[in-house]
Amino acid sequence: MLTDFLRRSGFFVLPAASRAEIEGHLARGRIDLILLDVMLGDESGVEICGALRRDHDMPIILVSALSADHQRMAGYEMGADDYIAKPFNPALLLARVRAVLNRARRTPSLAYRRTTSAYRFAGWHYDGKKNEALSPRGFQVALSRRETELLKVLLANPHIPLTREEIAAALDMGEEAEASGRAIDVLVGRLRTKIERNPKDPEILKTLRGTGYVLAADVTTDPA
Amino acid sequence: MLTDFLRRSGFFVLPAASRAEIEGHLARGRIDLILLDVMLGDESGVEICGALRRDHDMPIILVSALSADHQRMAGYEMGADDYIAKPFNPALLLARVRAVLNRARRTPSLAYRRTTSAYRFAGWHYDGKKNEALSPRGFQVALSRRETELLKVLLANPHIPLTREEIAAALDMGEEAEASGRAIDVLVGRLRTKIERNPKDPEILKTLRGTGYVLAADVTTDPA
DNA sequence: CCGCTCTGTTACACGTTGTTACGCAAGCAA
DNA sequence: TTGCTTGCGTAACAACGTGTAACAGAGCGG
Repeated sequence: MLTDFLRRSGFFVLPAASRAEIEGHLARGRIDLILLDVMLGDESGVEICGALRRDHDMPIILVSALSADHQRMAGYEMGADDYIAKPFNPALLLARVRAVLNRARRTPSLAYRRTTSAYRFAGWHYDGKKNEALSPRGFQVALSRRETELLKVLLANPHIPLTREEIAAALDMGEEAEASGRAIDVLVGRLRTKIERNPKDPEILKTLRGTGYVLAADVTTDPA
Repeated sequence: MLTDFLRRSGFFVLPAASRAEIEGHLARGRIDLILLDVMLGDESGVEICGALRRDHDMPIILVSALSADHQRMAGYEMGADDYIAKPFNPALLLARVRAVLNRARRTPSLAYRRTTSAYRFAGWHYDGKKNEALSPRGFQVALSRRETELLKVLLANPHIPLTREEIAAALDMGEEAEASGRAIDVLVGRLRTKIERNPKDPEILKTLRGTGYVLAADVTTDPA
């Protein structure tokens, strides 16, 4: 539910039910902020927070139904950046998340979907917002929502091989879709028909057989 | 009193009764963190916070007896790092000061914006009361009751995705209308024909497929 | 009563998105 | 080489979500 709200607000959310999972996500270096429910799982969120803080600089916000001062203080003492008591106003939570992110100001990674900067790649121009891209010759190409999302993920990770699982997670597809489905292959195909000169022999969005896909173009942020 | 407590806790405290004094201290470069009482002095602490944030990266914590969510959010939107409501537990305040200091020691930051009664958005002006809006070029556009209500809900939640359920609840529509009906879609369409340059390709009131709608424009309060 | 506006409902058109199925390409072993 | 397996591309399809025209009823002022 909180997850849904954050997603609707433009964040990538990687759910994790255990400390091991969190460590996994951290190891892949794609986390900007950890929102930790104190009561979730069998290990105390405060404990997890302390353990994470020992090894990581990552911003951590604790969310908890435990709102007594000594409980809050325990959270802060374990290195939390903020401690938000339930029930909370979602908009206020967003404001606090942003405050912490502003303070931490890490280079935006995959975890931040609200891409505001404009990109230039292989002659193409994408303004970072609209569902369209400008071709090298200035033609406007309409992209669907999914295509736009895929493009953003690729642009955020140029030359980095992405597995189907990662793409599926980034596009917020259901787990089951990711498992059986060919949805991503089809989506890639559709994007290729729009941005590749010759979709049969892709130069931008390449296939890594047995692995996934890569954006094989240099990407520059471009204010123009 | 707070000052004494902080001193006893090992902090150097430089009292300041005005914004000018704060600026003075900042100029001397000996400040690590600003603890600002919202109600102190004749200028609003929130305003001071915003002004300071424009020029400085310094951590700012607001302390205030005003604890309503919208008041907190106003603080965060002005760039505060934390907002502590009175009465507070001194030990907890210390914990939060330390949390902010820890975070600030590692990184720098940036600034933000505000909200309330008469609005300006995307060149439009809405006085917050009447059933009409002024277009960017000064044309008066009549809005129906429903359209006005919808606009208000959107203006109160800029950049926040709203589901049809949320909108229906805000407009006080019956449950059944919300369930089956397309009333909101139609209403959105009608508002779009009035405020969008090109209703077929909306730039202000955007659709989030599978989710709902968002006001994709920055909103500012405007006394004029 | 008429005429007007506002509002929710319905129905249809259309674009988008995931699934399935089939064919081809790439890799591998013999 | 041949034959087999696995992975990928994609056409075709069905399900779904959204925009909107048309309609009907409510409310209101004359």
